[in-house]
Amino acid sequence: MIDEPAFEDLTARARIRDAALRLFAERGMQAATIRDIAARAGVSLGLVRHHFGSKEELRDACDEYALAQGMRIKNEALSAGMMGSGIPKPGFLPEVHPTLVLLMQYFARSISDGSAAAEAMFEQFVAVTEAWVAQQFPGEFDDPKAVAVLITAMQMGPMLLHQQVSAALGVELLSRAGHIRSSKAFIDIYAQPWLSKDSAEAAKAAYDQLEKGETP
Amino acid sequence: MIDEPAFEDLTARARIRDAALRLFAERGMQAATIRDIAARAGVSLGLVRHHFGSKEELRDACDEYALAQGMRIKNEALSAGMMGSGIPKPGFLPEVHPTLVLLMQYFARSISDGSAAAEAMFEQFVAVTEAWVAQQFPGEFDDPKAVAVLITAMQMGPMLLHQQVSAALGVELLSRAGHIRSSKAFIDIYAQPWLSKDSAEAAKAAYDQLEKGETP
DNA sequence: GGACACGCTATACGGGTGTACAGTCAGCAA
DNA sequence: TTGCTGACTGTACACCCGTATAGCGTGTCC
Repeated sequence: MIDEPAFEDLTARARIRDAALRLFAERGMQAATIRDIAARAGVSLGLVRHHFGSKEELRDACDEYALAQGMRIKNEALSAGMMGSGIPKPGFLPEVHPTLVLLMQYFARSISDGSAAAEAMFEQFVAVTEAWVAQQFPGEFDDPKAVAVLITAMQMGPMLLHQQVSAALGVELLSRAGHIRSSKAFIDIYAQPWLSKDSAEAAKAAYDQLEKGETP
Repeated sequence: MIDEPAFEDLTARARIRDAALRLFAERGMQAATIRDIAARAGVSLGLVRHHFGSKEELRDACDEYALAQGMRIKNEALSAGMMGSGIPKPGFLPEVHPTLVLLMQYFARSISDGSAAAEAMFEQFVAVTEAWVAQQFPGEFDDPKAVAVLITAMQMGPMLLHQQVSAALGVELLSRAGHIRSSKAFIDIYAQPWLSKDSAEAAKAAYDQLEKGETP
């Protein structure tokens, strides 16, 4: 986890990287200045350059670290059975809370900037979902790739909108209370078929016709 | 729509506002400079300040305009029956495509910056979804507010991840082909109950127990 | 003990940014 | 004509940013 060992115990290089990750996530790649990063890390301006060369290289280091941390948490979640039934295992999320919030904020920034790291992270998440869909619902869908991509994007929605969702619910989404409340709602959402088989067939037929025809 | 009437026919003030909206969406609030905005609008640097006072006030004007445009499109979608059955009406999205992509990019930027406009837009979307849930599934959920908030966030996921989704699918999401392909997948997703009633009951019971007990 | 490597600091420089302001020009009322 | 208003321009300024570089202190190897 990022915030252990204690901040003061980290090497200066690690402190700079962590401070950069936090400031990039909070303010964006452009607005976060090297001077602020150095100040938060408790080092001089020159040391940042000494260790990372340039702001761009510092950003690359943060990307790499965030990607590795994200994949580590995802794997822990998988081995903890978090996604076995399609819903989080009770109690898992609150444990990783601080790191996860930070990574999601950083990830949301990267998405706005269209970084390669964001795209790589998304594609790896899609691969996991695709394998899960193929195993859980084999032969069920005409276009399993598109289903996996869209499910992944939909699952990320509440995370990316973490701030707005928390405000609308009146409770911090990744706190214990928020986690329980949202998980219960997720169960209801996942258990509910939102479209009847008849409606689905009719809608699909309409799109088939649209696909053959001209631009409306 | 933003790109009609023709760009050249707009007043200088409107041209500046449109150019700012585009550059803010493309590069972010910080990276987009007043000089670039003035250049794209075809006016001098001073005129931007003359009309809007400061960069912050220009940003506020863009927020207000984007919010109004987003609500206008949403209302058109509603009146066009786009959300009547929970799925987009064939042919609607491609029509509003250019404006919608622009607004979504701008909105994604605003979300990263945690602007008041982004929060307002999200809350208004939640209100619409909440009314729809109450009408379509009355008394179905224990926590309809949370269900509405999370559904709204999930529906926004693919839009916010528009760039990554398009890359993963190999087709521009809001093009005609991408719209048809994703809509078909959405139909499958919405028609599929992802959790059996039994599993849902078991999971809910687990969370109820977690709620009563101590921190795990 | 001398030389070297490395972590680290302090200071300076060029460039780009938001802001401020004086001034030009067209349209219009008296 | 005269005077005034408002859209619009060009330039100057103070500031902050990323980058560059010279130098300091400390441990370590031969």
